[in-house]
This record gives sequence, structure tokens and C-alpha cells, in this order.
Amino acid sequence: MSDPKDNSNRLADFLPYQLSITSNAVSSVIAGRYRARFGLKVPEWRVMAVLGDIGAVTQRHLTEATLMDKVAVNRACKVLEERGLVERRPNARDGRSHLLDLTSEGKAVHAEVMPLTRESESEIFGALDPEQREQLRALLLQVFNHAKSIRPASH
Amino acid sequence: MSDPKDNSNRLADFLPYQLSITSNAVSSVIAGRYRARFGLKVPEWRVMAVLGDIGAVTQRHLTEATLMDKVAVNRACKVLEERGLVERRPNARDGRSHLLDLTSEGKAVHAEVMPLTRESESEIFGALDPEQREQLRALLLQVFNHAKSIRPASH
DNA sequence: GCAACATGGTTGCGTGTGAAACGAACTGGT
DNA sequence: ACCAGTTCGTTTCACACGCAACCATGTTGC
Repeated sequence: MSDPKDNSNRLADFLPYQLSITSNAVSSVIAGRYRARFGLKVPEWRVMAVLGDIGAVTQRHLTEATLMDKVAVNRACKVLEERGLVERRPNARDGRSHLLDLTSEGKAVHAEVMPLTRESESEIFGALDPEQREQLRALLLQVFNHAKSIRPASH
Repeated sequence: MSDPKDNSNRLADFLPYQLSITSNAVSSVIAGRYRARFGLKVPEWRVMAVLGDIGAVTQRHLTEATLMDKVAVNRACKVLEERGLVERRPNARDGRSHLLDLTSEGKAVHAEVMPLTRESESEIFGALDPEQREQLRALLLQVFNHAKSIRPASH
């Protein structure tokens, strides 16, 4: 009995693998688009999304909101500042940090970029009906929370 | 009316973002484990998984099976060969390529690593019942196929 | 059988990423 | 007021990734 394949050691059947390749495929499509039109990379786009949503915050807050490394946040902010999309103001409450916010030009870009991304999102996930999208969202959230609760590794 | 947040421009509500952070969380847990125990990185693990499954193939075939860049495959193979887990034999049918296969030591590692990974997979996706796992699998596949059919970017 | 093209594999290079080390600024206890 | 410990931000470094250019071999057409 037992075809060895039945145990499904096939790479293509591993959920982490499926998750990874799907995430990559989706990211590359979307990232390619706002990169092409606005010259924004993923970390920069994420920072702009948060700033456009909740306004003036510190880098510390941005790392929490985007789940990115603090170095990545710092670099993204620097680029955005140099491009005049973001401005730093001194933080009265803490001399170490600054408050970052979109400039008026940044707001203009934000107002263009977000609909574009939302459009791409709709296009890509157009393969799913609204109910399926919500299912996917819920499943991902559950897996994410559970994975986060597991100790990283026994290194 | 209309709280600006209602339009859901919040980063945390973007499906591509949710997909990305979930994939990262899952990958880092699993990768951390077989890295800790066997010193294998993701590309190396993938190559071993395929070789253990379908045996002697060329690098060309591995790139198709793993969806990785051919450079990534080449490097993974080189490392595995140096560690004595994989051997190259000349390909009688094509002098440019070689046939790669697990050595007996490679098979031994494979026999240890796959159950470990499968265990980790069960642990992480234990947040979902079997039906939900299949749902997730199906949804990911649908999204993946659809994303792949979209032209990368208009650059 | 040779020229043009295609394909598998390798190397090199520019880019992105995160861990660790560091300086500056804040906090709390004495 | 001072010292120890902590936190925010920045710089540095080492490494992983992937594209493009590059050989060597195969294939096709004349």
C-alpha cells in the first residue's frame, strides 16, 4: 500500500510555501505599480499610508504600526523627507525623537497613491467574491496571531 | 457624516499587507527551526524537499518546482553539495546540466527535517480546523493563479 | 557542417534587510 | 544634582536576493 506521495511531502502542498509564493506574487504586482508611478518602495508606501491615516507620529510609533524594523522605518522616512513628502518637526515632549507628518505635497501623493493601491487590490483579489475576501482576511488574522504567539525559535 | 477611517485606508486593512505580515510571521517561525537544528536556509530546504520527493533532476527542473530564481537554486545546490547532502552526476542527455540527487546522508537529513517541518506546520496552523486549512489553501491558490496572470507592472 | 539562435548554468554587481553597536536624551532612585 | 539603566534614533556591517551579463553546450536552418 501507500504511495509515498500520499503523505504529501510535496513542496507545493506545504501551507507555508503556498503562503509565501502567494504573498510574493501579490506584493510584486502591487509594489511594481506604485514604484512605476511614484517611485515609492514598499516601506515608503507603508509609512505614507500610516501618516496619511493617523498623522504626526514618531518613528517609534511607525515601527509599531507597520511592523517593520526600526532601521527600515528610519530609511523610509529619510527618503520621504528628502523628496519633500514628509517633514520632521521637533517633539516637545521628547528631545530624542521627532514628529513626522506629510507635507502638502505628501498629502497630494497620498491622495493619488491610495486609490491606485486599492484599485490594484481589487483587481488582484477580484478572483474572490466579497465573502471569500473576508474569509481570507479572517483566516490570515487567526494564523498571524497564533504564529506571533509562538516563540520564534529554539536557537 | 463619514468618518475618514470608514473608507478603510488603514494599512492594517489592506489584504496585501495582511498577507505579507502573515507570511513573514509563519516563515520566520518555521525557517528559524530548521535553521537552528540543521543549518538549512529556506532555499536549501526547498531544494531538499523537491529532491526527496522526485529524485534526480536538473537545476532547471528545480527552479520550476520551487518557483525560485535560478541563481537561488544554484547557490542552494552548491551549499548542499559542499555539505555532502547532495551530489551532482553528469547528465548523459545534456552536457550543460547535471543531475542532482540526495546522498545517503542527505536522505537521512531529509527524513528528519520533513517531519519536523510538518510538525511546525501543524502547530502554526493548529489555530485552524482542517476545513479552514483547506479553505485557506484554496483561497491562496486562487489568488496566486490570478496574480500570476496579471502583467507584472506597467513600467 | 557552419552560422545563428536558444538554453542551462555560473559569476558579478547593485540593492534591500536586519542585527548589533553607538550616541543622545529621558527616567528613576538615592 | 548625580548615577545607572532605558529608550529613540542613527550608523555600520554582514548577508540574502535577484537581475543582467556571461560562457559553454545544444539546436535549428540553410
